Amino acid sequence: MKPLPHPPRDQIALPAVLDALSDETRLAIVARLAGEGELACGEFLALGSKTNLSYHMAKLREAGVVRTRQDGVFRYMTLRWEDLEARFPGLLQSLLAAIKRDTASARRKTARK
Amino acid sequence: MKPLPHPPRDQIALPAVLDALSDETRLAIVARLAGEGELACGEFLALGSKTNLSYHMAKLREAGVVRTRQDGVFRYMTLRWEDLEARFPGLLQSLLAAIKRDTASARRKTARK
DNA sequence: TCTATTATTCAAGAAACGTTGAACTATGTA
DNA sequence: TACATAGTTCAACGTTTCTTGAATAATAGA
Repeated sequence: MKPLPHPPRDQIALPAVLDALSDETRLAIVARLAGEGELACGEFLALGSKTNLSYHMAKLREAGVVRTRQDGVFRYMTLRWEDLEARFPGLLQSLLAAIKRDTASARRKTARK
Repeated sequence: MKPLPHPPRDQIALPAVLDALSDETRLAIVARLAGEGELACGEFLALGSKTNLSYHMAKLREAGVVRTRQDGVFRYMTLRWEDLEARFPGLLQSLLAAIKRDTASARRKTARK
């Protein structure tokens, strides 16, 4: 397929990263990637349609949050841990901790209903 | 003037906070508040028109990033450090460090031109 | 009361965002 | 070749965001 542009490490911009992460769907994607490592787009179909996921993946990729690797028909996504850590030390870790807390408390709320 | 609603600590949501911080203007406001403490809206006129700042301040306030206190004709903004720290430990600190780095490297670039 | 200052609200427009279905590309397999 | 699979691209749509100027509110001081 096509090249799939990724920004180099030094061009990863904070507002773009925060914008990419200011969406529930994309936060969920990032959380799963953090927990399970490399995953193909198809693994996320519970979060939206194929088309819609493609859109969100592109946002994450263009912001520099995620790297896409092609293998046959599949496209595997990984978190750009080292690049993000080099650029914004500690940020990803506190973000992931916050996501876990938030989704955990969200689960408690829905369970109570 | 009017009440100026602030979300209580436990209703500060991560996506809303990240969305509030995904804008250059608002990042600049937060960075100055972190460095200088309490500031009135008028202190930020270099970042935009009065009307426009009012909009950005409302975004920050409604996301729970900032608290507004009225004193006479002025409205003083402060970062909600403790609330944000309680909700998302470490997040604000790494964000502020990232902002400083980014604006510093941006200054180096513009200086070089 | 009149006036200046500080900031918000409102209406309007341009731009960006998120979602969709149809069409398309690229790969693997029979 | 032909077919199935995994994702992307495109055009369209409705919604939201950002920005602006005019009008408004609230406070302070003469």
